[in-house]
Amino acid sequence: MNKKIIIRTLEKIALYMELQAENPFKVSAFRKAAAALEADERSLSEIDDITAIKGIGKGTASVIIELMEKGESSVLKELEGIVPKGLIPLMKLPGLGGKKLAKLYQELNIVDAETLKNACEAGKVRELAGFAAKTEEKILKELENFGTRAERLPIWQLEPVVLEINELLASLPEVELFSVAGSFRRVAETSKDIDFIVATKEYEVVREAIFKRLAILETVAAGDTKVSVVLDREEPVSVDFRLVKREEYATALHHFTGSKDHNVRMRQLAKSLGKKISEYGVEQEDGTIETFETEEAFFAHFNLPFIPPTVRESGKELDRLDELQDLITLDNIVADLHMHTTWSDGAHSVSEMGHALMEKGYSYAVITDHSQYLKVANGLTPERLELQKLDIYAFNKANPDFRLYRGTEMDILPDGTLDFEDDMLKDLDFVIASIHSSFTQSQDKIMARLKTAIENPYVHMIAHPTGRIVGQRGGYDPDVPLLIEWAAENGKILELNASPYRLDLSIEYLQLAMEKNVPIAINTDAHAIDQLRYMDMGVKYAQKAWLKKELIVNTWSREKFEAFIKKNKEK
DNA sequence: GCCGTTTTCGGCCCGACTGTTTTCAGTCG
Repeated sequence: MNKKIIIRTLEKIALYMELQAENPFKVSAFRKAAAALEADERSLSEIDDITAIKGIGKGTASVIIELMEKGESSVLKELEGIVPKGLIPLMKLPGLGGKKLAKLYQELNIVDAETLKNACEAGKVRELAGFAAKTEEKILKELENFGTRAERLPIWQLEPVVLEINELLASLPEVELFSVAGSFRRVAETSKDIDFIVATKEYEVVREAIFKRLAILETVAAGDTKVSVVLDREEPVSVDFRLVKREEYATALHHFTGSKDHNVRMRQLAKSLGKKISEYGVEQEDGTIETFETEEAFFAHFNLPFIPPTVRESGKELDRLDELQDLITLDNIVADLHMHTTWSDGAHSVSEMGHALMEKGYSYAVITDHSQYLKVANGLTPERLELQKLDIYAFNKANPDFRLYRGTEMDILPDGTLDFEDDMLKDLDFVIASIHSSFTQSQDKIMARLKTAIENPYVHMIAHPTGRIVGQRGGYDPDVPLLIEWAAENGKILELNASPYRLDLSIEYLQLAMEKNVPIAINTDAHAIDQLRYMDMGVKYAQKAWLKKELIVNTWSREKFEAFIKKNKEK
């Protein structure tokens, strides 16, 4: 029996119980048991006493044991017999939870979207206690685009929206402080909505500006302190604004950054000290509310170091405080090793990119335009790559305090060969190999291609190793653990591509790479100057994997980097 | 259903908003 199946079954039981209007604490006990099992790093066979895990007791353990022994759960089976399957997806309709659905089922025999729609249209729903005309209309409206609207949007779709709102809020003199919060601030790959915390004395003015200056599709809520809107974008984007007083800003930001589990853990800690955390501050034992200038001060109040938003996830981060100092931060980054210029499909010249990199405060970088195979990207022939040298040398001559290295992002061709001859590669400072074609090949073929690249003495790094696009495509499905083995054996770098489209390698593989001591380079893959900003996102994503800074190539000094790139050539 | 330096009962994170009510339940984050 697979651990994931057990976790899903426990969650399913909770969901079905919710639809039975079961005691909410009992429901959450099943969810907690599922979460506890997930958080435990051991495999099933390594766990002797399942009830020893905090959050798993007699009841949930018996479900788990039954699943392990018989492969099914009688508890779930019984629930499935009582609760109609069609009710489950209806839980996703805004405004409908377990209790309301249970009532709809019991009183009106509503079992799925179809019967719900009919009941609403017949005016039956408004007759129930606790429901009325408005609820009925709302349900009908929600049913219209039920299933068509994306539930969670990928980070690359949200990032431009966040930038736009940042600009709006920064332009308002009435706004004292503001920040994005929620899962976007934690750099989640996908988010349900975007949260903003805004400190202001002028609620009215800020609210007006939001309504006036953003393209709003729908206003979901417009209370005193909460404004909730859906923006008119290619995909509709939900945005919540929380308007708070300056003194509440730090605790509000913490509260709405989450995660939920992190907040629960923090509240438990507060409670054990006789205090109470809310978005308005920390209530002390004597009932007074203490507020904080910054999130740092808030954590310090509990004797904690600043915990970066990116690692505020399961709550377990509070057990790893001594590792926080090893986490990579943007300050540690001195280089960017993957970018494009007008020589291939980039928007800016070598010199323009170089100056932008210097402005970032970096000390070196590598220009890595595409190779000849990638015709759609105007990939460089050996001849053009030779010519590009002149641009790079000229830049280096003019800017002696900075160093641009000559590189390439060379394609690994569908037939498994490389796009440039070794003689060509030998002449370059830094060679990236990557796959941009024939994604549907068998895993064996893909791995054979990657093996050729990784065993080539002149290749330094494999870029975006899985080829995935966040929330859109899975990539070419390599055997990543094996690739990590090979990288370790051959002393090669694997990339964390920082573009929000990619974030590749993903967290679980980054952790695996770290265990094997494989160096990781966080690169923007910028095709224009403004995309150099992705470094911040890449660094934060690396934090989520708890990557240690020593392993990150672009924290290395120029000397250390040069020693690394020379090593391969001398083989 | 789970848990325990408030330890086998009684609480479980906390508060806003909406729509329903006429003081509150349900939902949501």
